[in-house]
Amino acid sequence: MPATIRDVARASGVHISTVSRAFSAPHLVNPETRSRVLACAERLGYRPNRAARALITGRTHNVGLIVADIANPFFPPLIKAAESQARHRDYHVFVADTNEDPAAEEELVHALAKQVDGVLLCSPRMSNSLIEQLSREVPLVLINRQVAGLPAVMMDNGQGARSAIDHLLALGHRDLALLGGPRGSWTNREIRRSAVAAARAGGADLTVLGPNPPTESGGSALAEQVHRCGATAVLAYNDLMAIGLIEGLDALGIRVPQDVSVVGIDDIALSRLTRPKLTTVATPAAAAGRTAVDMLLQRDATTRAGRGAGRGGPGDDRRTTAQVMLQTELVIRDSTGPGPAVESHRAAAGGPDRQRTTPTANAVVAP
Amino acid sequence: MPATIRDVARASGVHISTVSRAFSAPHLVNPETRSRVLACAERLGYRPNRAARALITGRTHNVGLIVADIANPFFPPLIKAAESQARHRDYHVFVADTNEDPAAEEELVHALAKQVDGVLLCSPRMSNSLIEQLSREVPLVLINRQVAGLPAVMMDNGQGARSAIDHLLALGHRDLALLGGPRGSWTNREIRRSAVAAARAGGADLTVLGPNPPTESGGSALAEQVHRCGATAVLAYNDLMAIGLIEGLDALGIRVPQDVSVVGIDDIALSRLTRPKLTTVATPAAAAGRTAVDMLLQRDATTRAGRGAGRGGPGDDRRTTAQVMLQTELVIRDSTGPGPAVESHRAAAGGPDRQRTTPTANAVVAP
DNA sequence: CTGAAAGCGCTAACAA
DNA sequence: TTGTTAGCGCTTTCAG
Repeated sequence: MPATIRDVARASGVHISTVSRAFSAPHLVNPETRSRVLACAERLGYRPNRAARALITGRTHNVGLIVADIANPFFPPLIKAAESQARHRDYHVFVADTNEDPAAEEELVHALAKQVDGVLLCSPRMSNSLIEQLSREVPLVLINRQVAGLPAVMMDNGQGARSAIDHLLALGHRDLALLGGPRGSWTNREIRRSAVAAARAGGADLTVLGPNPPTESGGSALAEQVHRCGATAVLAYNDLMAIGLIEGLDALGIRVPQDVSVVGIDDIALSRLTRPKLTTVATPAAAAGRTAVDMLLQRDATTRAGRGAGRGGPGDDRRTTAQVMLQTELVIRDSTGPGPAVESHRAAAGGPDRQRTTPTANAVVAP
Repeated sequence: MPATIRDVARASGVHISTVSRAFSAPHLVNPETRSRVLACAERLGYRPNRAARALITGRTHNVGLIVADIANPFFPPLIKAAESQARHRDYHVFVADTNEDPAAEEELVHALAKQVDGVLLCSPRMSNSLIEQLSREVPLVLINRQVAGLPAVMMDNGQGARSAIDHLLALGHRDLALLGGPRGSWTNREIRRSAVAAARAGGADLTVLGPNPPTESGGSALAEQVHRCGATAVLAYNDLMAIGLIEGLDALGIRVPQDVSVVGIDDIALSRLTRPKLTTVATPAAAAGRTAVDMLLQRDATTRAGRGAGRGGPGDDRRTTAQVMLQTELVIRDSTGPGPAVESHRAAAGGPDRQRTTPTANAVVAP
């Protein structure tokens, strides 16, 4: 039986409220009394029960973090950053994994709701309306998802996709493919929209393949299709898929980057370890984790509703609901190379030949 | 303001205790009443506050899981397995990361203690005595660590190291090196002990390098030393170090497996993605996560102390404190090859590249 | 089967 | 500065 506040009170000959104050409002108690209380507490191995404390203060000093898949190397740096940021502020992070299952997201938010002061929802796949509804149950901060009225920190994957496509274009590629990510992913839509726009602006064809599971096997399964569609350069939804694709192409005897160039997104640690080293769009995952925690905790601090506060109707003070956009950056490594040789012709001729209203399907004839 | 049990009671015209029973003891309430209550609850969006419930029942329906480093690919499969196993039993898993800092372990156990029904301590680096002390504060199940009297699930890394060394010996290597892991790691001691014994039994030299950080950079930093010590085959504390070592050797112009053979431990997903594919000792991480949760929950079920129970003195019923040993298995891939003198034997000895033994036969060490 | 009452461990007015 | 008194939201005797 762990010691309770009452045991400490008895042992130090004071009232329990004094013990309580000794811990949570030290300045309100006589230094001598305080040290005596602390000594007794120490001796008895007493530690305040945070759950009981939360019941009355309404503050658990915990935050929840829901991610789709801990095993996806994109998340751990984000998780670690969130944890360390939270710990600096004396908060703990409870990490939960949905296994890429949208239904699990809702369930987890409910389960966490009463045990945390807020939830960081990372790349949620739920509908906007469900997210809004959940946000009335517990403060939410979104990561990589935008919903009107809710705080969010996003990584500029649109910009990332654009620079990746531009890079490929600059290398002379004109037949591009995009490996789409999972259905319901906001990030995926951003990437697709930007990639399509950038390809069109560059006068290139872009075949969109997907949706697909955002995993290595999801990527390798697409090797055939990529080959068949005649693309000489591919942008993948994430590094895992890019790496999988390279594997798959390798199995087909297609070399990267000699035959096909591949670009990923995320810059996970792994992308430096595979051969060829992956060209990819670096995504500020750690910064996102830190920022999200900051936003949640700041919001949390301003949200305190005193005991027995009103019904908290729709007139609520939804103060600074910031939406932060973090920059991404193309990292060029070894998985991208020059496009087919004939391209030099065209490059010399017109440069970025903008505005092809009729995308001439695979007009380029290989030698 | 989320609805409380009182709101539901008022709305459905019953006493709060009836609402309570409708949720936690359905058979004790009239089906009609129950469905009316449930309907009201549904309408009000009421969900029982688990924290408040925990305060009185003493059961939070949460378990904690403390790992050294979420970013180490060894852990995610274990975490996911633990989560899914827990969820089947209506428990949640709170994952925390110590950042390889032993001091953080203690702090986290304390912080979690009151919010969970038990803690899974994964490869803890603390002293035995501290672990024992903490186990009096909250039920503990150890993973990859053995402390007398405490339930534990271990992976037989000793056996794994032995089979790795034997494999190397069989390939004709006589100058071996072991890349040691972090200080304080029980697993590391097991590996070293077995590797040393196996090498000696085979009449080979084994140089132990370490302790080292169990990371990729920890491994690559050792390339020089490995080279200098003249080893032709190396066993690393884990796959990450093995992969790092291969990188480092590559930078030195040393080829794997032609010049040096390398074996890892863990069989993380990454080990199939690097070139050469890593020969490694597969470790049943997922099974360990599942088993640990089972042990904790089973123990938890038997531990219920009724309200106002006695002081729970030293006469406690420490029932089935099992220590389970999970088997490991050598997976031969491409990072190991014949030793210096026996090139010609290869074809003769070769054969298909694997020797997956029987799946996890678990030995139970009695309490 | 349902209600009344007594708390779980703690904090937060309000007095003293 | 300290003690008293109410609870937080819920479960659990014990009556009825």
